[in-house]
Amino acid sequence: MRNGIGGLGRVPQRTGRRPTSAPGAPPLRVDPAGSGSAYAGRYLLSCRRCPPRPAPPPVRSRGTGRDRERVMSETTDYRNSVFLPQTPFPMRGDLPKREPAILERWAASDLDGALRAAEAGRPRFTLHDGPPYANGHLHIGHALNKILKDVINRAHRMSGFAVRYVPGWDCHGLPIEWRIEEEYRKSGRDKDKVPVLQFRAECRSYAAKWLEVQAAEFRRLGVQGAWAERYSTMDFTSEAAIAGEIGRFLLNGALYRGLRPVMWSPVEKTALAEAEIEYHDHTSTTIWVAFPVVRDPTPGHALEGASAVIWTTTPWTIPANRAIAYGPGITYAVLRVDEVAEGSGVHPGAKLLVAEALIEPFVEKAGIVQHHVLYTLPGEALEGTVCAHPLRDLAFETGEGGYHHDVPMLAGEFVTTDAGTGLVHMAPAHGEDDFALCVANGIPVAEAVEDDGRYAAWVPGFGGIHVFKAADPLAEALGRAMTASVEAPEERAAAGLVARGTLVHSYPHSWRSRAPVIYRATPQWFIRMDDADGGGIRADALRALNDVRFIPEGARNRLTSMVAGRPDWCISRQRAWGVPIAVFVEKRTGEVLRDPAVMARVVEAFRAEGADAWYSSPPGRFLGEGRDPADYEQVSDIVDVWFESGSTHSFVLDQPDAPRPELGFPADLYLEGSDQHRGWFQSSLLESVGTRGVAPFRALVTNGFVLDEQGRKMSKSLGNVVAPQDVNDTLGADILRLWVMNSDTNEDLRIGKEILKQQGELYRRLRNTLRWLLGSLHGFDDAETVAPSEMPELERWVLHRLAELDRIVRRAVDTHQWVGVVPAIHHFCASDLSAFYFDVRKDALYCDGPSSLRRRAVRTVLDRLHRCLCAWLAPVLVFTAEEAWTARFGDASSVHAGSFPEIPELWHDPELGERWVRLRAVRRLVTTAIEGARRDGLIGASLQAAVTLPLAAEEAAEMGALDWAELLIVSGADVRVDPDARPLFTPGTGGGSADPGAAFVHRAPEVRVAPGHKCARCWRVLPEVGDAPASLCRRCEDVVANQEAAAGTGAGVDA
RNA sequence: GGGCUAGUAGCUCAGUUGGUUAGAGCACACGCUUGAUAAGCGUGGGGUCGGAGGUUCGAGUCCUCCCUGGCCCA
Repeated sequence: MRNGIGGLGRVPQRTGRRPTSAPGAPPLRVDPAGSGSAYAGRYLLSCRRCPPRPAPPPVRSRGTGRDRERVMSETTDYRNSVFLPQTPFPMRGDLPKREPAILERWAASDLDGALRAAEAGRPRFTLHDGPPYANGHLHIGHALNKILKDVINRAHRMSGFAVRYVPGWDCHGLPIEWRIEEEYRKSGRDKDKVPVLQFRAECRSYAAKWLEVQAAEFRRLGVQGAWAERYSTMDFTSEAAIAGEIGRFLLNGALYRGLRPVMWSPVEKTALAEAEIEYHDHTSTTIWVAFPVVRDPTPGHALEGASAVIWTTTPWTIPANRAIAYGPGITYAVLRVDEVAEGSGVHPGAKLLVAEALIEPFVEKAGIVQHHVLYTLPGEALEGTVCAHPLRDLAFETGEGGYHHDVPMLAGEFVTTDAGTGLVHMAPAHGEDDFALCVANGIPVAEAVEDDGRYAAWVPGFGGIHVFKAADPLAEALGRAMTASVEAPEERAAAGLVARGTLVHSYPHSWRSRAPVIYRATPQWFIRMDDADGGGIRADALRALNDVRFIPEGARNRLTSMVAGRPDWCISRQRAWGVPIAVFVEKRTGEVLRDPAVMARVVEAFRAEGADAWYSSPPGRFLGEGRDPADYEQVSDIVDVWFESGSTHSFVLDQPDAPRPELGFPADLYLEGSDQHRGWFQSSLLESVGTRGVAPFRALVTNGFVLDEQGRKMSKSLGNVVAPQDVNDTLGADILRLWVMNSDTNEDLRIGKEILKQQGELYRRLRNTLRWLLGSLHGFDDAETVAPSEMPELERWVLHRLAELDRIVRRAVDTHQWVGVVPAIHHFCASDLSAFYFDVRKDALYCDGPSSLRRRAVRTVLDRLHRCLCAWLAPVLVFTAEEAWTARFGDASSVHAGSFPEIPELWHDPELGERWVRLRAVRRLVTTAIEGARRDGLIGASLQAAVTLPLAAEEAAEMGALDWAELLIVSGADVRVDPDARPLFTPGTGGGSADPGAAFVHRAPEVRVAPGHKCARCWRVLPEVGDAPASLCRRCEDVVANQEAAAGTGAGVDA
């Protein structure tokens, strides 16, 4: 700062000392002459301390020149008589450093223990944690999910509930097994030679490692929970409970073993659940194959010498073909080939049966240039037709022939004319429709493919060949068959390969190996969805869902339709790392042993030793006395991990077998990503309904998926992955938490650099609001408090806004619907407080005397604001809210140990709220006018202005009596009532069409330079201020005089 | 290919039962302030409401079709 004409003797004081007059100087005093209005300008104010000086020239320029600097240097003497904000709460969060320190403090003070102790006797709220998979670092989706859970948990605790959140992990399963096997491959070990118990032990320690890593990462995010009591599916007690749950299904009859086609991964050599499948584009060889008709039931012999043509994208299923399906409602045609293009697989004269609607695309693919239709016939007419397998009696190099079985044509409702030929080849071992149709018609299911994806040795011509490498040999064989049939047309109609192509289509792959999977019929364990009498798990589950709350409600339809349409639950896996399906099958009868005593022994052993006991103990230990282990097959399959996680309620929540009174069953809430409709939501529902008849949750919250800033999926190859750890280390966990709560978590949400930067800006506003509150509350004492009835209307409006926000927060707690809550709080801070209330009240707060009723009312409101904002933000900004709380109440306190404030009903005043909406709209007119004056160079700071505010009569009646100078932060304001003027708002019309157009032309406010001189302390320009430099207004005169007096008596007022 | 769901300013989100000129915050531009100062205040620009039809006096809102994401299913 330049040392202007004020001279060396007037160096601004920056030491924090109060300015005091020279010893012996008389105190400032207001000349008591005159009476009446303080603003009548009739007071003569004099500052005896300051020698008279020429008045500074009126401020008329844009105000950036030396004049102002000189004025400043002359007036800063009063800076320390002003009550400026004072706080150690820093402007910048420095969160990456500060957050870990706060976590340490919470740990050191055992905050969690204190919270638990305080919850005795409260109603409990149970959010049951869906277990993430203990494999790898957390990704952003985990962070989103856990943060949302944490906010909901903390908000319930602060609403008076006892909240015990027990986090859990999913530890068994293929992905971990896969990682261990990968390590084996790297080190050249043969997995099959490693004893199963050793393998399981390695999986266990791998899962344990990642469980710890993830737990630490969750804690870093500020997620509060009973971490020491976390559950995992591989705990011995969990393994025992899971085996016990299987036992319940065994004993209640829903568990059965059956042969069915299931998704099978030849790479992992296991069946896969739907949830373990993902779809990728895959190029398949497609073939059109002619099956010669050997029995023609049609009265007109329409099919004599004809061949049914099928189309398939899985040529490898041809050896397993046992039937052909037709659509009974589809019209078919027998066409005769007259001319073919070069290279076509068919020959002139061939008679081919295809759906009429598909003739055109078919002849094009088959290279048929000329043809004519001999017959058309409805699908029903095909009933009873029998074909031969196209490879019948074909000689193979290996010598054997085969395929003598008949291939009947069967009616199938699933057949369409979308693609292909309208005839579908049926391999009952390799498709669900195929299986169902063939079994219904008494056709046996042959298992032609081994677990590694190769044909069984008995398959003629193809034994040992991998199905994904079978297209060429098959096409070759079918081509030879076609040639043979052409050469001997009297023996057989066209048989074999008609055409070949490729197709890129979406195809199921294993989610782990990313390798394509196949349908394969193997013996598997299932949980029956429907009883013969129409009841069963499905019906019970659908009924149970009626009583579940869905947030968002749209998820109800999704889960319901999935449950309604799903097949029986295949729970068996041919793997090692999991809980065994610990049952026995009697060899003699093939019947599964249903004996509660055996089950109890299994559960007991697992509880003590873990599920390893199944592998390490002789079967006699479980079978008990009186049974010969040689009579029983001990099942070696393990259970699907979805069954395990679906059982978590049985060993985590309060159950008769394992009472946990702190946690409720059913849980109040399950909260997971939208993919869990087919995963955990569903498996938990079916498991619980199947064993207990009720849903394990009262409400379901779903969150969307996290996409990048362009709305694309995150993937390493795109390089658009945002890791929560990076956000923690660069911006802070509170920023990530703020991102979650500023997003619409019901839908998919986006994250990226720019979005996080924006969250940083939003955070800064919240933080600075708290900082200013803290600074302005410096030295606040409860004795200052003013009752709302004593407060100015502006303060009562703020209290009303608090009451409104309180309702928003409480509704969110009740409904679990948090979208929009934090934006509302932010808007309150930015718009209502910072841009309006704080700005208006700086004058009273900084310049009024400590005993001023107005200033006390302001500070009372600031106190409420601080308490409310800290509490409401605490579930979200767990670190920052704590920092803003302890900055005022000390490190021994914690905002998290408190509750949401009780807002008196009296604060809520909707009428007042609406009135201030109108009032602020009028205020906006004035700020716009002031901005015009500023651009014209008339004024700089708004305090240099005085305004005249023209109001319509009804406006004047409503708001004319307010202190507009104060609200507008100008030095003078008078209201002029224009009887004919239009108001800004037409009350009652609510923006309707009653008064279009002209209603919005409101007379403009007038802005002029405020008359008078600038008060050296509060900077208002008032006629009452003397023209001497550093003159004060009457209010400031008083305040400074009181300060002087207090200083004189030793009871100084600390600014 | 089927089902569900979404698309409003550069970004995050509001937009009642269809109803005057579609809003807010952030970002951006310009200005003010220098007593919230790596802060605060004001003003402003920016939208064919994914596209095309239709119903209606009137459509971001209702209907049909299409496009693009996402999830689920095949």
